[in-house]
Amino acid sequence: MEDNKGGAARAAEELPGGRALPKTGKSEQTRAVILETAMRLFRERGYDKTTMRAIATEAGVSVGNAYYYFESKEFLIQGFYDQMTHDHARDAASRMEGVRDFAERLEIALVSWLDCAADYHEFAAQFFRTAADPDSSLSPFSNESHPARATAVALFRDVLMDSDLAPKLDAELAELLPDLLWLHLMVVVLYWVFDRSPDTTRTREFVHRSTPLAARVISLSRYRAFRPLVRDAKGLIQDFILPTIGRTPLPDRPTTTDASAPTTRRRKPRKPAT
Amino acid sequence: MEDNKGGAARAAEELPGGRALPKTGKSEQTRAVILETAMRLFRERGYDKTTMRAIATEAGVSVGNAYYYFESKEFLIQGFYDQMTHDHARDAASRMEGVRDFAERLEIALVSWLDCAADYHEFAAQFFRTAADPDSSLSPFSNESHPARATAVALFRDVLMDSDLAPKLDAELAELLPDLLWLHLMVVVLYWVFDRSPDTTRTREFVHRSTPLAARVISLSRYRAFRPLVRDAKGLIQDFILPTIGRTPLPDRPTTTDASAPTTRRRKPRKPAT
DNA sequence: ACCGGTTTTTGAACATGTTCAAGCAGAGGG
DNA sequence: CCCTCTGCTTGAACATGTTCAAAAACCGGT
Repeated sequence: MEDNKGGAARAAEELPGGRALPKTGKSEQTRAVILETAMRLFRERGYDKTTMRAIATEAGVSVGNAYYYFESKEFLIQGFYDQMTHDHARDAASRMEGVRDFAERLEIALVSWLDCAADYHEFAAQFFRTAADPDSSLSPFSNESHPARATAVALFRDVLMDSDLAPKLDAELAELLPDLLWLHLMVVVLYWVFDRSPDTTRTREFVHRSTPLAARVISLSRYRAFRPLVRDAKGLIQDFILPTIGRTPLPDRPTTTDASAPTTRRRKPRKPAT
Repeated sequence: MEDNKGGAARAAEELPGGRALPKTGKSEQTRAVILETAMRLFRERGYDKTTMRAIATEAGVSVGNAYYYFESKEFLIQGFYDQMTHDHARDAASRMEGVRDFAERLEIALVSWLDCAADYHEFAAQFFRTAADPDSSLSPFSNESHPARATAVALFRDVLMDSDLAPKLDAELAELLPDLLWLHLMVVVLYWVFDRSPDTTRTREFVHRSTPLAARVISLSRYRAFRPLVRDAKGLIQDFILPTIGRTPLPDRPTTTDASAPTTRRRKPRKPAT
């Protein structure tokens, strides 16, 4: 009986699979009420100031009940993340419609994220903090691939594939790029989290400056002079970045034949006694 | 009397300035005992498993006393960070002696960090998590520049300046690079934190692969074909990365004359009701 | 309508980070 | 020797995330 197949028990572990299950049961409703209440309070008072007791009370349930649906307070963040990713994908797609220029499309996608996240700027810091914990399954880097991450990467595939740049790229690069663009977003998010300028204007400028540069790098990568560099960079990304991100099942032996031993050998240094 | 000028009260806020104040008072000793005990327990049991009560008991003081010296549990991490940075700088410098090749020097510096941090792999995840909080003064990105960060950047300046690459670079680039190399370390740290391979072998391989690439990029940046790209990248870094990192006092108006308005204008999207 | 099982809900109990009013110790002065 | 002041120390009390045994609600079958 430990695998409780039905219902929403251990919901936090089940749901990543599908936020969808409509399930006539009113249980889903309770879950929804708790999540919505939590998100409202997070937005109103911030993460730390919102106690589980307050969430429960406001949602009209007991504190234990909240824990029945969400493994921990952090798992409530998951709900936020999923929803925002979804909203972002929708919004960005609609804004990009008709635009062809790659740099522009990329900027639109990134700015769209900033707009979607604007209300949660303070709260998001907390989210980011959580994401930085490798033990937390919330981490976008964790191998158990988030469906949310897949959604985001898919968006960036569209950014690329419906742009004027797509036909000019070789297939291999086109394969890597969506994940790299997603990484670009992660960098922007990092920047944004630390951005204290009013209305995060600075992050917006950062995006405005960095997207044309990214576009240029990608464009140039086709030229002869850059070949060897691009080849090595690709290798690095394929062997070390994507697997970590959960894209591929982590090859124990990198695809390159010669993974020569590091030049520097282990040697534990010990700090000198004070 | 609120500014208690002397002593170590509010020590956590005083000390970042100077770990030094020897202060005959035995109070310094109490502080040291608490910090050492905490670090030992962190190493032995991990951060979360180590309770403040345990630290206090093992250190032979009361729990309240620990709070007299350290504003919170997180501030104990500061102690760890400072010490490790110092050890790293020392160890890396000694290992690099005589080596001239830039890529090699860089790899040595990074591997040295991995060795210094090895004992704290699990614990460091927690540290990283803390560092990801922009409100925490522990964050290496916070504007109130950590002395520890300065130490680390200085190390990378040495990595560069004593290498065979130094004479070939223009002054402007040489100015930026130490910070960028430090960022490289940050990326490695990020990788390392998430690395679950035994003995973090994977991170070591990652370093081994990424350092020659970094060296190559820097080398190539001198060539004609790359000029415009390098120029823009420099601008981006100077205007947006370094100020955020606390290197320069954050110019409200970027140095470029034309900071044209973002192409995409604010437009708050609202998620469709379920 | 009743029964056995399963899902949902409850609230008290627990663990742990943090605070604070009160106690203690040593230094200086009388 | 006693008084006082100041920096140090204490431990009980508090706030809040989390657990858990038990109660309640629900459901399908008879």
